[in-house]
Amino acid sequence: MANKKKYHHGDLRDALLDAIRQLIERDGPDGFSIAEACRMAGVSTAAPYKHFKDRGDMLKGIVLLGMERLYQAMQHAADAHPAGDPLRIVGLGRSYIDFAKAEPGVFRMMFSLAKSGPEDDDLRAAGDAANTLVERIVAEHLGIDPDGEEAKLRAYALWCFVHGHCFLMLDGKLEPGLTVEEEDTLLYLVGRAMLPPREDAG
Amino acid sequence: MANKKKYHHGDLRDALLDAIRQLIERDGPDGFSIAEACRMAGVSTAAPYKHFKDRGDMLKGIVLLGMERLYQAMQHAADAHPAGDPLRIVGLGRSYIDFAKAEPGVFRMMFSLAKSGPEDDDLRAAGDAANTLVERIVAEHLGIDPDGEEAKLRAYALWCFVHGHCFLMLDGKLEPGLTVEEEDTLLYLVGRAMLPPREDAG
DNA sequence: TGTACATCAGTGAACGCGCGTTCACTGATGTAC
DNA sequence: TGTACATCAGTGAACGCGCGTTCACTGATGTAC
Repeated sequence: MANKKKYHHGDLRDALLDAIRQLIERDGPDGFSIAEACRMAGVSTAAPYKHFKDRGDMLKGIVLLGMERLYQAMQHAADAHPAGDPLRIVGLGRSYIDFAKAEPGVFRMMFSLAKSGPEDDDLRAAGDAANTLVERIVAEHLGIDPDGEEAKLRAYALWCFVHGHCFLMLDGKLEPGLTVEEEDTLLYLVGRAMLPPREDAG
Repeated sequence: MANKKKYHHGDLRDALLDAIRQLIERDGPDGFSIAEACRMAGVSTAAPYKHFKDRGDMLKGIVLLGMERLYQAMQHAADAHPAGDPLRIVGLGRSYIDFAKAEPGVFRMMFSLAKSGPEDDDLRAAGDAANTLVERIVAEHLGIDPDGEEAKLRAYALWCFVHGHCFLMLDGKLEPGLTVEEEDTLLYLVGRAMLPPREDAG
């Protein structure tokens, strides 16, 4: 990484994505411009078009990388505990929430971008991967078929809860907010309620 | 409502808010302009500034009206069943979800606008009203103190769930989506799990 | 090893665009006498 | 009831702005011979 100015940047694509990501976190998913990202990366505003089709293509790149980071975090969290341990579920939620806290701008964009545009396959696939991971862990926890309706339903209910908490948190509802300890209590409580240990609570 | 062109509009403030609302639903919370709303309302682009301080002030108007509609819907839904009926809880969630479906653009804006700006009191108050309503109904259902930690926690958990489902739904996650019947089943199931009838399920 | 050349990642100037907001103004309305 | 006048909701033209994107170009790199 020499500091001297080179004509060829060498890694402009990644540098641009990184600059855009920083701006999204600073100015919000709709408050930034790629022009400013170019300034940050030290290139002309025309340079990005050698690496991306257009602005939407850049945003897609941002979102895909974000989804990948989130997926890795979730997988790591689950792997940190042995199969059958209820902490796998808690860890899954914890990693999701932590990601939302660490990268609120990208997190928002991951979900608001998906709706626009005509059903991009890459984005869809990345989203499905995380979804499938949750279903698998939930099914394993309950000892049921990961492809059955029951697993999908319970996994979705949990996902809704964690996802909702993330957005309410980022949007500043429920002041003054929860501490990490309170969050964990909530996660554990909800997990226990939604995933009864093998038999439905009557 | 004469069709002839009058110099004084008579109800421009409301007409503008209505035009903006329509555009938000058509183009999304960040894809519209007040210039276009002026065209819709048939006035010059300078006219809004006789009724609003600036663009942000107009958006605040949109969000406040939206919050009021949502609050009314929730209250109606709860009132539709006698005190103690579990359907009051389900109705609360149902009305929230229905609002998100009916006005996805405004619904999004209600939550994304809150974070920006320096803690507007009106918005905060409107949000608190809905929150308090949920806490009251949940506490009543459980027969506990509506101001206690327990009520707040359970109400928040339920809110997270419903809120998360709304956003995942609007963002097109979990294709092909749930039918209204499946949603009600989910609501009932989650409600039963999270709000045990008087005694913790062990 | 040296040279000719194709490739391609960069430049920088320019474009058209629509935006939010301001300005001096105009015309309708309501009220005091 | 008629008139003078203050009020104020509208006009329409203009502003500066920053944006995304395109264009012909330039200079560095890698490869064939």
